[in-house]
Amino acid sequence: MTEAITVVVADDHPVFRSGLMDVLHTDAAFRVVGEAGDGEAALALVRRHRPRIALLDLEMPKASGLAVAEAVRHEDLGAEVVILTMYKDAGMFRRALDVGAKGYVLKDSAATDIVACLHMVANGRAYISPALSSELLERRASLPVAELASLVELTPAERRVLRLIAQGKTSSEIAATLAISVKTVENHRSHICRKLGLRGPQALLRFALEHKALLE
Amino acid sequence: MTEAITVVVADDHPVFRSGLMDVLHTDAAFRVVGEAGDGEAALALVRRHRPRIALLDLEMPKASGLAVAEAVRHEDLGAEVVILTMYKDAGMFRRALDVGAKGYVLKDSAATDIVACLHMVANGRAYISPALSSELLERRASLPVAELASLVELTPAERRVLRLIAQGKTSSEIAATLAISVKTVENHRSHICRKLGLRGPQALLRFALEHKALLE
DNA sequence: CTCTTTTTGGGGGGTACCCCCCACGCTGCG
DNA sequence: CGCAGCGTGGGGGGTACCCCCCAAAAAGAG
Repeated sequence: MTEAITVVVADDHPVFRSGLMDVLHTDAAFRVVGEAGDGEAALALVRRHRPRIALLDLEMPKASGLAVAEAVRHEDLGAEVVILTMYKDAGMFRRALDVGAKGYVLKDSAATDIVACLHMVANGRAYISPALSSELLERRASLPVAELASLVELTPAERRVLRLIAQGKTSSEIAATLAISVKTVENHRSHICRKLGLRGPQALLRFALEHKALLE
Repeated sequence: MTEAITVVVADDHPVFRSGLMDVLHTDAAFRVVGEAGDGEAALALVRRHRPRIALLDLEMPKASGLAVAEAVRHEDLGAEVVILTMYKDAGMFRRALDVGAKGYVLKDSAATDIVACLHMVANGRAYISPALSSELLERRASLPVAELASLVELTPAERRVLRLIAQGKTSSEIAATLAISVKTVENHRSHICRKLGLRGPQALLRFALEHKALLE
């Protein structure tokens, strides 16, 4: 073993916290350098001890795990954040990602999962409870139903053009690729904009890039 | 229980396959409607039985799990694909996502994990072995080191402008937001393009959208 | 205090995109 | 057959963006 992975643990439920400590003590790679029962105390411990990992309950008195995570990131404290929670709520999960959490583990996970998570995060990787992985997947391809409905209204030629737009091609490049006139391509663009309700410059390109995955 | 979740199982290793069958038989929700030892046989079974789920080994004779997944998708057979593999190879994983696999499970997962995966996929959600979740995360924020290096060379004002571009604002909107001249914004755009080595129309917008996550 | 970088502002030209109009040929449908 | 929808063309105008040039005030680095 090279060096102990220092951890600060924060959870407002003492029983759960001691269970967490037990789990961490079964693996000699970890060294718990601080224990807290609320968010503010947790942040103070991270500031003082600069651990490699902050293992934070999502719901805590005084400051939530997310708030602590945000402070850790903002103050550049160098700790990777792992959020521990009871809820597989998609919104919370997204917010955790947005504040830079590298791990998001459900409390009903097996002890070995938590250990695995901490090891992965310590190695600079991420770990997400699999129950939430579909959230991640949906980020890359989903779009509101309304938009999807209007997407199917596009004619084949229009969809062809849209796909090339998503590939970053200009109108003249598209014209060359499809062996048609630039003017025709521009007409298709206009029609697509109208059908999709897009207005303003670059709106089409933005739409195409955001929904690239749906255009095969 | 409403209705059995029909499954086709394919794995070229008979011992592993029978272990898989055992696992599925412990849960009454599943009904295995076909068993195959290679990719072509698996695809034939899917065509004939139209199962809810196709549980496919990644590496099989005649046709890989990915090839079968592609066919299932292309022929619109309606089955959700779960890929089973020994390797946590990032490239394979990405390709699995690209062909529309909804589950990607490591073979060393616990039996309960596999069952959980199938249940989630049957419910229209996705399930990814947590060891690979970091792959997903990195998709949304990572970028080549070269680009990251040049990103830090941007001045504060330039970064400010770039962030607003990523939000889809036009130059004049940015000018209004920052209370500066449109011409100044355009100058910043030019400088950003130069520093990032971007050429051609809309190149900046494309870059900004793709790396939105890095701009805070 | 110089010298550099940054930020601010502008001129002018070229291209691409958005938006409106129009037309012709083709296909399919009632 | 007429008529709608689609694909293909074009005209013209307005705006936005990209790219080159320049300049001056402000801020930092030496």
